[in-house]
Amino acid sequence: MARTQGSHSAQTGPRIREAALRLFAKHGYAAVSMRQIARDVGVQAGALYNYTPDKQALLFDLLKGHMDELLAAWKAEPTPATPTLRLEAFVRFHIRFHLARPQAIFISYMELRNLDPDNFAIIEGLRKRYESTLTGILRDGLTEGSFAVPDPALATYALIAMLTGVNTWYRDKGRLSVDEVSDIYWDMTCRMVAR
Amino acid sequence: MARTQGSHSAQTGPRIREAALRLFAKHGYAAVSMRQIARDVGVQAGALYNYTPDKQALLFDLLKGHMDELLAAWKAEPTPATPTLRLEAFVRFHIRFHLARPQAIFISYMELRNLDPDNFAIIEGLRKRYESTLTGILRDGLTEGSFAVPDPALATYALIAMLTGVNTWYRDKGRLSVDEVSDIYWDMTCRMVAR
DNA sequence: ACTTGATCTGAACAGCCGTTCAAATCTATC
DNA sequence: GATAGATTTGAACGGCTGTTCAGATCAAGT
Repeated sequence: MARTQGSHSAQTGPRIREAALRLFAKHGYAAVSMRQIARDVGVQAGALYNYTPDKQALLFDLLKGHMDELLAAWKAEPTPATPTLRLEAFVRFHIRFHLARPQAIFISYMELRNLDPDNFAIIEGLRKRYESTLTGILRDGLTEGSFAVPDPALATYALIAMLTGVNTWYRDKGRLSVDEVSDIYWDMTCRMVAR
Repeated sequence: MARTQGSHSAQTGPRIREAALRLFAKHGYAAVSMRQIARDVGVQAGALYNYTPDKQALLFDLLKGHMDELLAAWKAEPTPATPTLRLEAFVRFHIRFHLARPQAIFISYMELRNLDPDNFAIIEGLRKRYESTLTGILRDGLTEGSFAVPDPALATYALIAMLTGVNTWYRDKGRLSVDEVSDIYWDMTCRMVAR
């Protein structure tokens, strides 16, 4: 037996990434075997190596792709005129973007330690880049006089943790919609940083 | 060869738990083998089974022990008179307790999915019990008129995530002491919930 | 000094791990 | 219809996995 009917790299490649994302998110990188991923795709384990040099690259590509998408999506957002409006845009964007990709976010936070040092440094750099945009907004509002946070760096950590935390409890069929959650979190954010 | 000189269960038992805690925190439950833990303790893998029925129980005991300790420590704290003072006590307690046990906290958040369903339910119940004490404080302050949170349940999630997030960036030799961090986080908390 | 029970070793078990590769079979092009 | 290149299989590699257990050696009680 060998090449199978209807086999195309344009189909198998994405399906492998989807299966890896789903399985890594559910069981964790270390707990998932290449054979499990292959079984999920409906292929033998050896076939995976036409699409990734090794398991590590599979994880890295998922995380790198997610971070690139995050930064690009934020860059594509309009930039409101005032720091307060920019902060509101960030809060709503962060919640919306993260709730739309629960698996990728889960992996991005849980599997960092399974990255090789070089790969870790790259992902960490991208994350810092994203977080620094929030710090910039806070600093702008501080110098402009509309915010009164005691420490912009810590406020960044606090806000990112608070906003990302939504992913741990939000359920699609819950009592609140994404917009309602965003309203409440923007309210809390506003009170936290406002003068 | 067999029993070794100076071998005592009162020593080996704790050393196994310490090694497991350290290694699970560093590499993840699934990525750590029983032989690695044994090597760290200076013993053969078979000896571990005098102290734990299996690897799963080792993880569960660490998480269960941690949650018991957390709940007991909070119970031992004095209960101030007003909701505002109780909230301040909670914020400072949470940061202090968590920063003192980074590895246990790390495991408690990262390895939940590696628990058997039964074990998961137990840990999850204890966590809910802890979080509900915060919700209670928020509700008290709400009915008493000193707080003005839009939603106590969401405020609980937001605050817990924000406070626990300190563990991801805090470094012992950093620019801020635990008390200084607590001051700033209490300030942000206060502004977030105050009327 | 002798016995009893606690403690550990070292080997073994069956099974899974990531990865490689020649051979087989497909699709696409001419 | 022949040919070339893309794609997958299936077997194999050495090594690691959690767990069990008989036998060896220790510490402690008498």
